[in-house]
Amino acid sequence: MKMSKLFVQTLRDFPQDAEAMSHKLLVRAGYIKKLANGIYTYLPLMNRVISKIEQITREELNKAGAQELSMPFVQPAELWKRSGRWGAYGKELLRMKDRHDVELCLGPTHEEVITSVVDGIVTSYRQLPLNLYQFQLKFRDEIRPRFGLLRSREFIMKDGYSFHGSQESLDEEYQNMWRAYKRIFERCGLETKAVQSDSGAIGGKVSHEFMVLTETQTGEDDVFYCKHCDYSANSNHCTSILNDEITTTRFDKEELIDTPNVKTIKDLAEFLKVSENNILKSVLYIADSKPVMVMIRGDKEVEETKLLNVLCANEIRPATDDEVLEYTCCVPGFVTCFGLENKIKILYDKSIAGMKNFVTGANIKDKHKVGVNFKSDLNFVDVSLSKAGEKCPVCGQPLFVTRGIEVGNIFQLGTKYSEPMNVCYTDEKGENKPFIMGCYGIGITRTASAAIEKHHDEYGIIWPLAIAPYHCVVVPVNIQEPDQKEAAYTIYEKLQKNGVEVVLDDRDDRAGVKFKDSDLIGFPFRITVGKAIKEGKVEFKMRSSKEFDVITIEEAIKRVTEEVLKLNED
RNA sequence: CGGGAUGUAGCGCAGCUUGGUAGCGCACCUCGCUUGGGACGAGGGGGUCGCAGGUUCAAAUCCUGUCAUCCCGACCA
Repeated sequence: MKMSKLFVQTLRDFPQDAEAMSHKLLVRAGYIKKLANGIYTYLPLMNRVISKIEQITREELNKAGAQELSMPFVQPAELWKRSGRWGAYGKELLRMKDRHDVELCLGPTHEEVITSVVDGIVTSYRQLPLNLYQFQLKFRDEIRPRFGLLRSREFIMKDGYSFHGSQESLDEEYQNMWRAYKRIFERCGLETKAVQSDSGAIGGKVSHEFMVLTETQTGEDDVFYCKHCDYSANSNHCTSILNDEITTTRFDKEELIDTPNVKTIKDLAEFLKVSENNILKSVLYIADSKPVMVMIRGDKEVEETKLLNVLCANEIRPATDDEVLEYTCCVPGFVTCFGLENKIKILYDKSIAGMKNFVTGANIKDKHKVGVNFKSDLNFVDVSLSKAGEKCPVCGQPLFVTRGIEVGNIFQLGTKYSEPMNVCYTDEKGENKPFIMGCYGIGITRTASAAIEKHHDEYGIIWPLAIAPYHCVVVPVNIQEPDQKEAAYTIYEKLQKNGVEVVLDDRDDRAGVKFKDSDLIGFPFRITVGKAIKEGKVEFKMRSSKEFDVITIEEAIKRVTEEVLKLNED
């Protein structure tokens, strides 16, 4: 490809409305162009990156025994009604009607479709296990798309689904996919950590997310991990053990005391000279229109995904001040569970276990109780957000926290779809059984973004060779110089013959322009043809390094070709 | 959905307070000059000022509505 013909426009400045570095660079280097909020055109450079990531994914999945197919993007509502998700999925599902008033939606995921595809084709246990996957556009009407391709509404995903006749078979395939995922991301130049996670709207019990750890704000999830063992988990799934802290106070008798206008935990702790973990906090939620009070230690926060799961609710939200008054007959800030046991549902978070002589509300305005103890044994649940420094549930060592970008996930779905949709096979005994299913996703466009988040510098993108849009750029410093021009063309053609994906920067521009562009776009290798061509020498430079070597044309071609050939050995 | 902000040329912005011929930088076209890290000079093309109403002799500017976008929060495989 000649640079003069390449459909790309680099910008001198970073776009003003971009926050994440990958977003800024993708726009500035001419990879994407926004059409609408969260909807982007993938320009030729981006398209090539996407193809590379898809191809690596395809190779590894095929090697792992999966088969590629392609399912429709537009899906009928009827399918979603059969699985029960038409009502449950929420507003991320973009719904519409066709000219006959038939309800349709844009596919945010394909569990329903794949289940109906398999229906009638796979009828016997002899056909199992089976693993099918596709690369497909997804549309999720996100509340707030942001960070460019890291959270867009329209995106490309590899989604795969497996079908089994036993849990053992699913376990095996789950491990198989786990290994394939590790290889895929490794080949894409990304180190990932598989963390336990909540399975959310997809459903199922066991699930892991493959996270690229970032430590910048661009990662959207908090990941807890242990340095001493393998444990790691998303914040919505982390079950840390609390440290042994002071759990009692100097108040050894239960007493009602005046606390005028002391509403927050922080103020209360200061007012009474106790620590926040001596206070029993009451938080009122509305779960599917019903009130639920969560009792939790004062220094802890409620993890709403955990709460949602414990309640088996579809939707939860914190109660408004008016609702607190309605259900507890007390203004927020002075509420407690005592006396409300028979009125509303109360959950006791495990963080309050062992609290003695604690402080809590009195259900009376401007009053709290001190020296309180629970009279009977409680059933504890885990609905609190973990904190860095709390103990690993596996080995007891302190946990650390970092930010992460979720680039892939694997779920054990079980019969969540096959059962309600009544899609079955016949087993060895001639009985009809719903399929046991697994589901495996990789965000292709998000993976590209994550790669940029991890691999860039102040000048631009530094693509891992395997997913770069082109391997190499050849830059004649001055295309007007016949020697340079001729040599550049020769190198360009030889590299092409060797199977190297190469761009010749044949533009009649100053060298600075070409260097800036090649750094910005991120070609892994650059061969510069300058004055040294009179001695038959060129410069060989890697994007990832500041240094360059002055070597012969032949040597430069050899180095690039060898590196590219190494890729194919993977 | 709540809070904040912004819509003026492909991109980045000024002009709006105090209404009176729509501007600047980059990009683009022509010519010259230049060619090792985003040169320079001269000339040129391109804008329903987000959209719709209203006030006014006159609206990018004032008023009302509306749409879109961005940031924070809530929320989210």
